[in-house]
Amino acid sequence: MTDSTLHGCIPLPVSLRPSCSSCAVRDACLPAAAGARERTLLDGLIAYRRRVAREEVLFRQGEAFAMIYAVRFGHIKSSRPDHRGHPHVTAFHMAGDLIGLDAIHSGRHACTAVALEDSEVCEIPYSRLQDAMHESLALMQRFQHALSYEIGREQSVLLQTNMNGTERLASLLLNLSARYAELGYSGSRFQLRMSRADMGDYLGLTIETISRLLGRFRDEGWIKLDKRDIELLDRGHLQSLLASAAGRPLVDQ
Amino acid sequence: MTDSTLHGCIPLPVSLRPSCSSCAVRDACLPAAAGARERTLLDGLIAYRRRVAREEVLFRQGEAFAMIYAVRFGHIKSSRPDHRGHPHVTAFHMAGDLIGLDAIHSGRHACTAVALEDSEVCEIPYSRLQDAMHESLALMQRFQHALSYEIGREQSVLLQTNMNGTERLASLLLNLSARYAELGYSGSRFQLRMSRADMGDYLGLTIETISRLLGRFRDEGWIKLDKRDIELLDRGHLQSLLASAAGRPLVDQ
DNA sequence: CGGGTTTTTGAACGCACTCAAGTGAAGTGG
DNA sequence: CCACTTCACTTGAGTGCGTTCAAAAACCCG
Repeated sequence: MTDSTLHGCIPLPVSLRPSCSSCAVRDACLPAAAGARERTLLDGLIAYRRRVAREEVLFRQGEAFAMIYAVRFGHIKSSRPDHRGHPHVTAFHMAGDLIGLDAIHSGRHACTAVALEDSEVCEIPYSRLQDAMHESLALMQRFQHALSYEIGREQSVLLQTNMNGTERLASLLLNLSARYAELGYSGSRFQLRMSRADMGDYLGLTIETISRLLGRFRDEGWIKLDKRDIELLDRGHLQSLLASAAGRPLVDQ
Repeated sequence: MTDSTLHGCIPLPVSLRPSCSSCAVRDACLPAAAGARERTLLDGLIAYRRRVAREEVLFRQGEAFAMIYAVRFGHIKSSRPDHRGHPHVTAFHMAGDLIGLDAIHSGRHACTAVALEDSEVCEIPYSRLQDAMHESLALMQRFQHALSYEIGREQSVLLQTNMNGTERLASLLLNLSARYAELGYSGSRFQLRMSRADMGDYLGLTIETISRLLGRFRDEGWIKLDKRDIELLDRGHLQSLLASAAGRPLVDQ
């Protein structure tokens, strides 16, 4: 290992610098729907990609914020301790996801980000991103959309407060499924990259409950399960667990 | 009532147009810490203030997004239906708060906003705000901070997933208290502007549980309670309900 | 293999829910 | 002014889901 990769950073000669334009996940990432000008601006921003080994910490809660990270491949979880010091997983990130948006406000990371498997992220210096957004209104819009999207995503997660365990787990599985499908992978067969404990810390359930629920889902024939390999056999039924009365307009709220 | 106020909008002659510079809550709102130039930009943005009567809908889920709203006075709740069609309150907004940030991404409101009491908001046209942010890097930063802050706020609410009812209620009371204090009001004596049902829909508890918990808080001497008037008698104890092990660094997460 | 971790399974408990009834204050109409 | 309605809240009793505590099983990696 050379000095330059000591911290997982991969500096490259200019000709080989990371390029959004040629990135495999560009359509699911910040450059999505961007014009040529915005691509060029972004290409100029990203000097480094960083490898994060399984279990390795990308950044820690409380550290100074300087970079937005964009996942190139792999999976990363964000978590922050709850009132008892027990970790609460706030998100599972995959290819194209932006990490660190919650840190802009305070200048310090509110979460700790850990790789669930060997992964790679792009480092986007926020100060330089700001300059680029000042140049390009379109890029500013794109980024603010991403921020707003994250607000909406967390609101959806908040809705789980009123769900029971069965519904929460179905919600997680369908969410993962939809995101894999969007990335072009199979939405019906995939690997759970996180442990049962991580799922529990995300859903607000204990590891035992997760295990029991997965077992029940298997027994009922809704999923096929082999360790962390999962296949959604009856997506319709999983959706019906969540669908009850949602979607139809409310008389009052 | 004239035509121009039919929908609660108050158009004003230019000389009397709403002005952030002279607004009572400017330091808790978008113009906070802004320079003279940003104030001027903002002043040019806001053409209307809007009165929202108690129970009146400011905007409804699904409606096209055009405005960010800033609360001038009063209280507004945001809610969206959960998977069973039951409303889930995502936020209680008060003076200085920005409403509608979750709608930027999709161009449609994800929540329905209803006034809890007679209130007034500023209408900030998002398209014109974008122009202004293009002009002023400082304003762009300020707005993105607000977006990021909202992400962080929702993450904190997410932590309630692991709390029991007692802790959730203590958390809400202390949160309201802190926000009132920040606005210069009393943090120890205030009115609950929302019904028990709203509190329950926010905390993910039933109305009966809220009632029982408030009763217990009163019996234990932690609060004084008379209908919706509340006084925090033992803030220390309320905080200790949440403090258990939080704050100290984690060995692992 | 062997040691540690992750996952599964079992049994009993407790918190918040549901269902049900009752209280109290505010508003309405004769 | 008082009977009546309505709405918000309170209180009580019983139930169920997810928890805790405990232990076994399966898996992983040296």
